[in-house]
Amino acid sequence: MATSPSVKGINITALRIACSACNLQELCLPIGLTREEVERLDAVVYRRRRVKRGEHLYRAGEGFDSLFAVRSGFFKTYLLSEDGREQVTGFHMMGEVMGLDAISSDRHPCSAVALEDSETCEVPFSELETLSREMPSLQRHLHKMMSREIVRDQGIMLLLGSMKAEERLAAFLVNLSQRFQARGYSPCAFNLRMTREEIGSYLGLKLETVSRIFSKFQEERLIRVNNKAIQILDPDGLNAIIGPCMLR
Amino acid sequence: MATSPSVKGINITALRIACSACNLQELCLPIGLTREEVERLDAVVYRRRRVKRGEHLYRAGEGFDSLFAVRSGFFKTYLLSEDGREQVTGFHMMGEVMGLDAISSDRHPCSAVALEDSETCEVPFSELETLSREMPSLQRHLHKMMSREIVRDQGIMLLLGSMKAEERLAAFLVNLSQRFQARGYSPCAFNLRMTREEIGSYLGLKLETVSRIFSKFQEERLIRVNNKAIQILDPDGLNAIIGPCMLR
DNA sequence: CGCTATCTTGAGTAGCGTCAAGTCATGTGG
DNA sequence: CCACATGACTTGACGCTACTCAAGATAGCG
Repeated sequence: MATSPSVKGINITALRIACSACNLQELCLPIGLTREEVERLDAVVYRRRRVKRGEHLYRAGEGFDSLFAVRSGFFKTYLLSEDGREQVTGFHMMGEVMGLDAISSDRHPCSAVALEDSETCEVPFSELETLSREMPSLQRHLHKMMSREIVRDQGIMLLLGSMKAEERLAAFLVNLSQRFQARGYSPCAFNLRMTREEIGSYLGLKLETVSRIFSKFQEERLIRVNNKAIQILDPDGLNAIIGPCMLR
Repeated sequence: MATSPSVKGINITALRIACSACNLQELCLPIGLTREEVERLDAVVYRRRRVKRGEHLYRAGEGFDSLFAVRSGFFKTYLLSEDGREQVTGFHMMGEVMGLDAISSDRHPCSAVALEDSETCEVPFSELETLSREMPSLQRHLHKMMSREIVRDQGIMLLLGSMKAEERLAAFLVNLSQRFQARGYSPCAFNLRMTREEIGSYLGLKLETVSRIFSKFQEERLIRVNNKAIQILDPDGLNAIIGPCMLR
């Protein structure tokens, strides 16, 4: 394995997607690195991994070696309780990094499953740590990524702990909209990759409640819903709903 | 300031509590470091800061320079929304580190206030980063701390998103009990430092609900409640309540 | 084309929130 | 040291939001 450039006849080098050639540079690990630094990062980004819709990238309990950056596609991460309750802890799109929660115990506490055919870059964590010792800008960026994850989770605590169902769903739609926009897609027309049940799990609601509120938002001309296709008709209206619960 | 060893006649060196002499070594930053490494860490731990009950350690929006380790006392961190809703994001006791969420934006997203007279160690973050570049074990420990914070927050997402009021409160009591035990205190008799309202905010409940469930637990002989004094009479009973919602 | 998963909508309900009244602890100033 | 003010807590009655259960519609997939 160490010396072979190919596995099962596939050229590993070709499967590697160089960070320096990747169109996610502004979103993913290389943010803020010089060109030379990105090239050094290239050397540790392990390989591309394809994950088909419905397949797991990793499962809760498995050992942790690598972070995964989403190159394309869409993932959810979730926790499973003893009695089968599922709590979706996040939806992850291209440029976002998964697996930071596994560092603390060297095991994945949650499972990650692809909601559509997806590709990831595997980043062996110990090599990332080694590299970040030599590259302060990479070290800084890694710390910011982890901290941003903490902030994101605290935002969801705020949402789950103190917002009403309609506020939660409006916040969810606005967040998705912003993330699509940041990736060059339309902020006001997109397809949901997750089911109503998965949205509900993420937001602490039942799927029927999600469905009802989508219908209500549609009646109020805030959005148009057609199954998974969402159009945001009145962004200001949605923002007005979440206005009071925004952070000061 | 740079050269003076004293401020207002107080010897700064004396105010510094050496990590190497601190009785929190097993809980705080120095976990897993060699003796020599702990001594190097000593050199960056800035100074002790006393925070009286009700005083803020930092406020949301303030610039971020340092992490704070709780040496003694008890803190809560909280977010404030536009319309004044408060979401408590955590309770922090000795040995725990606060401020990791501020790294991402160089500002504190939440406020931290002492719930009793407390002391902290201030750790300038940029110096910690520098040191962790030279000490892989410190680097690793910092990463684990941040990751543990992510896991903790995800656990609260599970609690807020999929647990009933009684399960939440049982989980809260068991968690507190374990943390007191880990610090050498009795796991089955302790004083709450926070109000019912703060507990409610943390758990996504109203203070009346918290009060009612405390009373119900008392009727069921699971606990004894006397204002802030809590006795856990039946730990197994409490664990049975949260059993179904534990992670697999 | 039919099967299955997903979604929508309705009716009834339970759990938790709201409002209100009263008790109890804490601390402050006379 | 006591009187009083204030904040914290408890408990009850009632209401509303979101959950449960159920039936039917629709879409996606083999």
